[in-house]
Amino acid sequence: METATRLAQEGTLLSDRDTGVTLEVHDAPQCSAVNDILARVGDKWSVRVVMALADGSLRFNQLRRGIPGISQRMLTRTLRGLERDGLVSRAVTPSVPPRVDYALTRLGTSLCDPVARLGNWAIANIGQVEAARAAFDAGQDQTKL
Amino acid sequence: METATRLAQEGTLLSDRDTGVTLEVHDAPQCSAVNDILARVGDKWSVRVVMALADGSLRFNQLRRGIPGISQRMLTRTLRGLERDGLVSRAVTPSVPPRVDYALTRLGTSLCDPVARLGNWAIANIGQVEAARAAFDAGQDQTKL
DNA sequence: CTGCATCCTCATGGATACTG
DNA sequence: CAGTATCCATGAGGATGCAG
Repeated sequence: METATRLAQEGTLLSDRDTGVTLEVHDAPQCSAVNDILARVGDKWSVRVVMALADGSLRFNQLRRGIPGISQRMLTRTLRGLERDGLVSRAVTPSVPPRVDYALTRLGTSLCDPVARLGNWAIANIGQVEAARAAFDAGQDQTKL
Repeated sequence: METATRLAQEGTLLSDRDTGVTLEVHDAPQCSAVNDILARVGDKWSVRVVMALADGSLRFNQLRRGIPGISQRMLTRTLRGLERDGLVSRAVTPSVPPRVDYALTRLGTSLCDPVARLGNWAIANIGQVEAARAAFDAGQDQTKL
């Protein structure tokens, strides 16, 4: 009933009553696109792999050694995913032993920029985030004291 | 431990025979920072919540209606996480019924920029990604007919 | 060297019911 | 209205073994 009168300041936002219809500021297709990319980039290893390949193509085990902690399975799966999305190319040299080179595609390279910006933000603000976490956790504990 | 791993890995690379590829290793603290932020931003709902709050503060159920598909549980959990990380502030008005307003903090607002850039990349390139996926999947299905 | 298959564990997240 | 608690399905991800 009282609803969001203060939200009217945004203008483009709702002026709802109890209709339940609220902000549609974000287009649905855009949201799913962002979510889609985020699902790829947000998993545990994709960004590491992309960043490792930013300096040039690498072979499977070079990549593996270059990304401490990744398992063989996960490296394979991550590379497949990136390849499927057109971000990484895979070049097989049918020799013995076989040689497979991975490299960023043009699309993959173009992804590096926004990801790097996010990375820079992370590096610049991780301190504040960790401080906030510590403060929050301390505040939670105080309820018990 | 990671340092030892890095040194061992670099040594291995140097003794690698025909690669001459210099693997530029990224600093461990930076990597974990990026990974850390990515874990927060990369989950299913955090970005949506942040983007919904980018236009101004919202109450719980406004947020809920503004983010189609999110469950009450997930909205609560996501907001707690964002609050803990200092990205979102929570203001309780002890009335009947209770009123809780969520808003981006300064830190949260600053995150909007890099995230928006990533979002723009997603919107601009989702077509290429989906095309690559279709092509990849088509190639996988081809069992020599 | 590259990479698939299998097994197993655990975190994520959805549905539902209940509380203040 | 805002939030918690519980149950449950799914899948991410690690360890290991095998194959081309």
